Amino acid sequence: MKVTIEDIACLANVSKATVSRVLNDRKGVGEETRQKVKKIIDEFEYNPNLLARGISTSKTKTIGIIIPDITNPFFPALVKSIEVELSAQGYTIILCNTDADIMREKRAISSCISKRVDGIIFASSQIDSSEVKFMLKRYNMPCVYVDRGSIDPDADAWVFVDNEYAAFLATNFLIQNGNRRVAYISGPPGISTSKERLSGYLAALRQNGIELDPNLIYTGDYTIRSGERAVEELLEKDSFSALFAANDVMAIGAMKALKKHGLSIPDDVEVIGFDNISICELTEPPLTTIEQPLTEIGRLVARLILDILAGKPVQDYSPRMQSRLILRESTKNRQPYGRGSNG
Amino acid sequence: MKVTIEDIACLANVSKATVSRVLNDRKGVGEETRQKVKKIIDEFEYNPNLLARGISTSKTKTIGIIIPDITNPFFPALVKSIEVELSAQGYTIILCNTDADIMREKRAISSCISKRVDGIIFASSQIDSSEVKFMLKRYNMPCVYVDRGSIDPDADAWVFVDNEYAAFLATNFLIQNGNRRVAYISGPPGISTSKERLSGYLAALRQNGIELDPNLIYTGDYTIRSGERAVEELLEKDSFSALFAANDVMAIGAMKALKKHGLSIPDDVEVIGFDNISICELTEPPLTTIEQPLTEIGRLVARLILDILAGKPVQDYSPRMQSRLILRESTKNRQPYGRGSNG
DNA sequence: CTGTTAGCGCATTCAC
DNA sequence: GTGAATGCGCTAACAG
Repeated sequence: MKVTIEDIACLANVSKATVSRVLNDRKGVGEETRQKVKKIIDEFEYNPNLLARGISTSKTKTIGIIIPDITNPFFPALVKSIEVELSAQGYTIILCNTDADIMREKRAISSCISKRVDGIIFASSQIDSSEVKFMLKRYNMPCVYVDRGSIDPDADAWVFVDNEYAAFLATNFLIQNGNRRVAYISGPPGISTSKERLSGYLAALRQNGIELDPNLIYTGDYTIRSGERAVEELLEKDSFSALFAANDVMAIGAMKALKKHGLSIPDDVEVIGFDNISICELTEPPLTTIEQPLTEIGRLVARLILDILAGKPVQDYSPRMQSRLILRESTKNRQPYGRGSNG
Repeated sequence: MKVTIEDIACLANVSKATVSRVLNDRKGVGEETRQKVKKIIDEFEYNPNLLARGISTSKTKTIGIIIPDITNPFFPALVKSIEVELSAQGYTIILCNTDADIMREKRAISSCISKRVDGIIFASSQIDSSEVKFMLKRYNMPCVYVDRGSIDPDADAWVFVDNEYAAFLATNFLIQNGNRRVAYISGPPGISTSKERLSGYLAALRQNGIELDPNLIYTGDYTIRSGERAVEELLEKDSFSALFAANDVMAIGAMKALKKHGLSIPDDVEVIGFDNISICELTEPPLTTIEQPLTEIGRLVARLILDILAGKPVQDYSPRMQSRLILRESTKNRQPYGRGSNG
């Protein structure tokens, strides 16, 4: 049933070594024999056993992608973009969901290690993941961090978005629009993106001489429900005329709740989200948000890992990707502002 | 750097065979030595090389998932559900996007074969994929088809939704609501789901004694844009008071276009989609749609492949999963109808 | 240009 | 209960 390199060798009247050479497009084979071997390979639809190759070359042509949840609309586009780039180079991906659970993250890593992937792309949910890093180093497994996780100076590479600046941009836009009371729905504490975006929010307040009102901050968990709950709670505590959510999913939940309370968007409350997932165009009203260049990020991440595998030096190239504000109808858009609005 | 079974054996003063036994929880090892070996394994964080194991057991504990596009909101939930079920059993998944391109499908299959996955889960875009089936058989690779593809009596198993009945349900609901002119946005020809859903639409017309008007049918490609274009074209050709789209994404595009033309939903046009992707609750108005039990489907698919791998007989168990109509505000909902409305 | 040989890391006989 | 030997399918180094 399974045909091996030996079978092909026999059928072609050559040695396994020769078959191996044509398989890997190496020189040192006469054109004639090369063709002969190729013909047999095609004829028998021979698929080399990559396990065996892997064990002997220590390369598997597969990359592990470890993310919290493919069901979070943020990730499919990222994964797709990575996969496209990688598969074009003959790589294959192993996908692991961790639900942002550190135990599952560790299991995913060791699973990838056991399968001897060539490298790992990791959207870690932990800010301090020294344990994981130790596992990685132990098997000296290349790893590029994406979207979130800790900024580790001795990590191979990371590609994050300029979360703080982006959050500043959004908040500042709302303030410049005349809103002195801007509510904020944060992501879960302990995730880097949450921290950074909160910093940006605070920076915008500070720069505009607005004092922080803790009643205006709600800590969610990046889900729709938490966006809804946020509005319920915020409305009870205090009034606000604008709302910035740390991701689109929560912003959408918030809009839902606001409408339920008879509040009109953007007239009563202006709303901005974060991510620019595809739904944003389709909500009512369409959601103003921060766009993350997902495709570009994915492509870059893929290239970084490939570069690392190719032995190219990539250290010191761990860019903050530039995000920008996409103006739609959930804000009043009185005044375009900053680099984000035109670019 | 890499620690092997031999290293562990040395350190524990036993043979590789013994280490292998405790690694695989096999009997025939004294409790004392077992503990000793386990300790060393933990201490050195030894990860067995699954390539080597795979080559010697012909089992890799990995499953290939081949789908058109993870970016299509339909698939993440399916993939997640499969992954949860599979990873609980120690399996890992390889994800391949094909863009519904037959060449890429074939490449994905042979990639999976080369990596010696234990089985494949395949959302094929082809109705006749005898070529692919031949590849599968050749390496006698277990494969369960999901969502779409051909109903092949000698396939290992398949799990599809009762597309025809579901489409009938939706169309009939619209007709019972008093709409004699129900437009239909079909999926691309050549995909089984498109064919089956079209059949359901036609069956509903027939049963209600309504003659088919070709002007009311538009063939889209499951994208937002095609939903918008559909409405533009349909409006030019003829009038209609209800619209059924073969997936939610097109339905949402259609709603967008209808609103742009000043038509109110559901007063001027009632709209029903298909899939119940998560956005449906959030559109304006929320979209009435057919729900596919994605989590359940994923779980079932995973179990089927596991059963096949375990040697359990699964033939003749290739169920049509029951879908149901979810009533929201894009339809007038005058009358609940059939099994779908209460389940 | 081509064949022979020796591993890669593990599971699996078969002896002891 | 444990160890030594063999083989899985392939690549790599060395001979010829």
